[in-house]
Amino acid sequence: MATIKEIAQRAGVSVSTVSRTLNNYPDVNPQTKEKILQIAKELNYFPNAVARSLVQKKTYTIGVFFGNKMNSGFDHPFFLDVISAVREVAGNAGYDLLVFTNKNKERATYTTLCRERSVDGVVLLLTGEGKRRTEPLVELQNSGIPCIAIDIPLIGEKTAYVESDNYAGAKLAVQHLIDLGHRRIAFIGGDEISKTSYDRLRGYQDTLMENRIGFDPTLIRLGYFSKEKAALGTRELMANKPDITAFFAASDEMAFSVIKTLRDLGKRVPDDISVVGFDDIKEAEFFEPRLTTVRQDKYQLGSEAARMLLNIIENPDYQPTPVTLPSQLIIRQSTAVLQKRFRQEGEDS
Amino acid sequence: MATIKEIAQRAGVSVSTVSRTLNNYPDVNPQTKEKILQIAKELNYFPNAVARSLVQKKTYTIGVFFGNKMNSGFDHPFFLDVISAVREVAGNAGYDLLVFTNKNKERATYTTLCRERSVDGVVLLLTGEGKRRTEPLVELQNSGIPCIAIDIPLIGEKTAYVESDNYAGAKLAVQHLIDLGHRRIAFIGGDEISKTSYDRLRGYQDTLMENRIGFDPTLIRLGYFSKEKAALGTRELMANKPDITAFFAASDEMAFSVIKTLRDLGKRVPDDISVVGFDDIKEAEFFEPRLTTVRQDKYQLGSEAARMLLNIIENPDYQPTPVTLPSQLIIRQSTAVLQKRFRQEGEDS
DNA sequence: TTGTAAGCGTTATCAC
DNA sequence: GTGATAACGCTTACAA
Repeated sequence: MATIKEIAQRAGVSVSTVSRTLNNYPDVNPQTKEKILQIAKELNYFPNAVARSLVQKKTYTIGVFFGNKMNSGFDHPFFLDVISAVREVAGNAGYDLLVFTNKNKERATYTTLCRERSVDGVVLLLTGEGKRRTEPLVELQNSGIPCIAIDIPLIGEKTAYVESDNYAGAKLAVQHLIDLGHRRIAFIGGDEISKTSYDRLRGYQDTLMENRIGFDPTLIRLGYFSKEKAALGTRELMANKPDITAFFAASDEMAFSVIKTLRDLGKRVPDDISVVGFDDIKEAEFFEPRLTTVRQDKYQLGSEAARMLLNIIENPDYQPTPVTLPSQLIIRQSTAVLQKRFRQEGEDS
Repeated sequence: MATIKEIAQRAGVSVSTVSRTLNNYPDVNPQTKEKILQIAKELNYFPNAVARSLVQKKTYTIGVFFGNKMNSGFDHPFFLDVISAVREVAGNAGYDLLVFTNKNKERATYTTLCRERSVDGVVLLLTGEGKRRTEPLVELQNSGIPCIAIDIPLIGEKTAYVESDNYAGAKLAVQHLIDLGHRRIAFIGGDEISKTSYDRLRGYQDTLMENRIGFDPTLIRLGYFSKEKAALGTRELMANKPDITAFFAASDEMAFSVIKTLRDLGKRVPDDISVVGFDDIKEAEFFEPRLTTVRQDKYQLGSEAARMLLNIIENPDYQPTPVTLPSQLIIRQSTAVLQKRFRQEGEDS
């Protein structure tokens, strides 16, 4: 690749003049300017971003951490949508994305990795254990590195997070079930470490209480967003509480698993038992029966995250604040009005 | 962040000694070595990758281009799986991924973007028009930049591609239909520019010929991997050729669209008409009816691509050659034995 | 075994 | 308006 030096030589000027021209500084003779631009074009010159970054301490790069540990797969069902949105708005602002892979680095943390690569900011798309408020996360939060987390409540000078309204979403789901006549509503929750899971649980509880149905903790199992654990929980629940007429699962994938398990148990969905999920992943629409669920706006999750991050990066005075996006109930085929026969059974128990 | 200079001062040695120590050079006194390592740890030192890249001309970064133009979304249904695999093997080798977003850059091409960022290699995950053999693609192919394309036949000194065996996959699909008794088999193809589409078309044609059924070009419509165009093609076909008893679609998404359209037309799948897709995206298993399709091994597509790319990067003598991965027929519920009444109808026309 | 110094390709600070 | 020159943080001859 051609360098600024070559251009300078050919144009018979100094490198600084070339640099100024290329960066559109005002104080440069139109004559020389044109000449330099011409030569740059001929040489098909593009500035070396690495060299520039070194002096400017700015890389126009946004780091991305994915997965449940610092290095696992892109394992969340809607990360693609989120990251796609991040990419779009970051791209429009001139930033590229650096996806960290960081294997076999001994003492590396989110923070050191970011510093090593000199990224201008970072977005966290973690799952499972990765969402636990551990030392590396706290370190990052306090590092001064611009950071936006998806679904993890980090707050700091240069840190905030974006999430869906999980509480309201859960309320919508449970209220829908109640409106359909259900009273014995089981909950397949997420985990005990994430705010996301906790909010969905609270939404479930509160809605039950508000409707004077009461909250029965024995109707709950944690599924940890895994098909297997959700299936297990469903089995246990159905064995112990045969009067259950509806399930609310904290994710669509778990809802699929609940439905399959129910089917194995000889139950029909939604005829015998109603099921609602959470997320509205693509498969939800294709599943049989088409899944009633709470939609998270994945695109907005990502674009909002990117917008805030860019704000933090480019505006020193900007004070980021957490954003909670509305979620929406999507009614499809996996929920139905409670049948009389069940209602009676329900009354009996 | 601490720099090598600071460490040198504290240790009372020169920067070069520090550098050598940190890079595990053999010729350094164990005493000083230990001392330096100790200080580095205390200062929580991590090398500045940007500075290092500048001198070494190596960034340990692999560029990724996504989408149908140089900047559109992550729009292919299985890109996530592919990129996830790329990330895993690249990560194990110590490389991070740089996802290019490149908006508003005037004369930028794949090549200039790669050079500007000094990526060590690049993987192309393009769709639609992006796959057309255009100047920017040829430029990249001849640039000397290590490059692996997914599904685009680029070949060069440092360039190769990875694809699924689309021809064999298509043959499997059509043969399956024929074995089921179908004779009037329509084809909803991809586009006219990609090798992928062409190979699937050839597989369709050849299988028909080999089975002495003959190839009727009027049974073909191009769907351009779009739901709308696939639906349109299906309508046209059914209007003009009512004796069709099976459809082979060049992608699962188009197959879904075909099935929906058929349903709108009052046809049952697979009872009246069989449909097979291509790709085996996640939704295929959830769709109703569960889709019979040709599976591409997305994970291997990505890991093979990364493996080859790393080979090109790290081994100057390595001569990359294109890789074609086996594809596999997954028989599910959208195909069935041709019913007698149709067979007769078919015979009649 | 260690230090000096050049250099990677830019930008930025001064003089001129 | 323009040119030296230092600086960014590191690696790497070459010397000592």
